[in-house]
Formats: sequence, C-alpha cells, structure tokens
Amino acid sequence: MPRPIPLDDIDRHLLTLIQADSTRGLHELGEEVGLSASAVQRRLTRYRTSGLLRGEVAVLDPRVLGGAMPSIVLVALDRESAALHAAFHARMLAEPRVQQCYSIAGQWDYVVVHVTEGLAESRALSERLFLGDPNVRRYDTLPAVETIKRGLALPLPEE
Amino acid sequence: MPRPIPLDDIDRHLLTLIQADSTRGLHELGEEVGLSASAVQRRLTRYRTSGLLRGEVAVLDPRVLGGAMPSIVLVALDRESAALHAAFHARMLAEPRVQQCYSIAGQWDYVVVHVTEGLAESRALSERLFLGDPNVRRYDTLPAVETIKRGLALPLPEE
DNA sequence: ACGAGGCACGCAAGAATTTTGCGTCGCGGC
DNA sequence: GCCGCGACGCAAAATTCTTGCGTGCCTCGT
Repeated sequence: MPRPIPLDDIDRHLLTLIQADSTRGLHELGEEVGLSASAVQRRLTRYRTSGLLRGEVAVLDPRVLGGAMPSIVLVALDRESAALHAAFHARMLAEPRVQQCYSIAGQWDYVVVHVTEGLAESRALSERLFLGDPNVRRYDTLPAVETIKRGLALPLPEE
Repeated sequence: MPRPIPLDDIDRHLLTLIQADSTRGLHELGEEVGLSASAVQRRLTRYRTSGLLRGEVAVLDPRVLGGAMPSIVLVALDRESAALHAAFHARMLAEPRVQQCYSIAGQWDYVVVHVTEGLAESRALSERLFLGDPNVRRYDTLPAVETIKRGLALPLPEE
C-alpha cells in the first residue's frame, strides 16, 4: 500500500498549499498554481485514490479549549516480543488523548505525545498506560510548558 | 487571545467529527448531531471567529512520499535569556521540516519533532539547527523507526 | 516521417453544497 | 406579562464542485 507516486512541481506546490489550508477552493488553488479548477480537482482525486492524501482534518487551538497540556513520554519495554509490541500499539491507537507515537532507536523504545487537562491527569494517564503494563520497564514523562509549533505538514522540496 | 468559550454536547460532538474528517458536508454533519445544515454552519463560523478552529489542513501519508523519517530531538539550552529563547522559537517556526516543538520541564528544555529523508539528512538538520546555535548546550536525536500514530486531534470529554 | 493511442488539459453544463434572509420558538430579565 | 436576545429550521440565491466532451501534445510503433 505504501506505493510512492511521481510528483511534478505543480503537485508539490498544490500539496504544500493544501497542507497549510484545505478550504481554499479549486478555482483559487488553480489560479495560484496555474491550472484550471477541474485540472486541480483531478490531481486531488489522484492524491486521494493513491493514498497520498489521507484526509482533511480540522485543527483546534488548545489554548481556546482551556487547560490542554501536552506531555512527551519516553518509554522503554522489557522484552522485544512482536505480540507485546502489537498490544502496545493497539493501546496507543485506542487512547484518544495519545496524539502521536513513534518507535525509536536508542535506549528508549517509544516516544509518546499525549494531551491532558493538567499535570494530575497527565500523571494519571501515564500510569494507566505505562505503569499498568507489566512489559514497560520504565518511562519518563516530560510535561510541556509551552507549545511552540504544532503541525503535520510534510516538507516537499518544490524543485 | 486564548479566550475559552463555553461548549455544549453538540459542540463537542461536532468538533470531534471535524477533527477526524473536515470534508463531510454541513447536511451530513447536521444529520449526525441532530441539527440543520445552517445551524451547523453557524456553529462552525463561531468556532472560526472565536479562534477555536484554527484551520483545516490536508494530511499526507509519509510512506507514499517515499523516505520520510521523523526524528525526535531533545535539546538543552545554556542560558535562560528570553531573547535567546525567542530566537530559538523563530528558527523552529521558520524550518518547514520541524513539525512540532515544545518547551518542557526537566533536564531538557525542548522537544523537537522533525521530518527528513533519511538518517543522513536528519543528522545534518540537527547539526544545522542545534550544533550551529552557541546557546544550545547539548542535544540528543532519537530517529523514529516506525510511526505508530500521528494526529493533532484534541480529546473532547463529550458529556 | 507519419499516424494512432494515451494522457492531461480547458471549457461549459449540470449537480450539489454553501450561504444568507426571514419567520418562529423558548428562555431570562424588566 | 411582555420584550428582547439567541438559536433554530426552512427555502431561495449564490457559489462551488462534478462530469462530459473536444483539443493539443508527447510517445511509440510502423
């Protein structure tokens, strides 16, 4: 399924634009990249059917929601069993407060980013997710003081 | 500017839906939350003008793009000068390959998530961003082996 | 060299969605 | 008890998206 597709300059331009704002209208996008609305449309459907464009989502401002505090958690597992890793993945995917999860190289096995309403809930969530797992050897929770940048946009070389 | 606004159950339901998929059409959304299309529309514009809804963005699949490798970097600064921190923030905001940046409590000052095309470029970017900064005391780059979960959705209690 | 096929494009008609105006209803304050 | 505010649904109007069709360009094969 991860099948790379060839992209030209216009594709990269378009993808950069919709990664910043996906509400802009086919005609308007077409004007910016030098294409008609229908040509833009056909490219977008190509991105969708190829799996490149996974979807479009609304981005909320955590500050307007009141106390939304991200935390970064470093996790080390005991054993390297594939089944245990799969179970861990499933728990991360199932928990809505977990925004991101990467398995990494080095002395830690995972980096998890989760969002809670304050330190107390952050500790409680970490305990439930990691202390409750007998296969988690240790974890270290780094509470975020401030969010400087927050996005998912992938860089596209452009030339 | 971070001014919290009161939300009812329908608001939370709507926000949850558009955080998962913002392409769904006012009528369809209205059907799911039990409102007319225009009522849904009015709520969405309220989210926008209040700053709660920051925008809508396209989410791409890194795997279809070929080699897109995230790395998590832990950074410690030398001094706590506000001006130096501001300069650091500006550099993070200006670099498209930096997806996320949090200032954190503890022995590290920042967590940075950046995306590159492989280990070599990851090292090069880290060196340019952090080794080149005389105020960065030390940094540790953790290359991601696999992305388990990747999103920005904020949890909304719902009741 | 030249013609056939494929691919992407622009244009325009048709379909669908979004936007806006208007009348109604329920709730709280005067 | 009445008035005004806020939110709603409905429907018309405006905009946007979708689709079919004809054209041009590039490539490949004859």
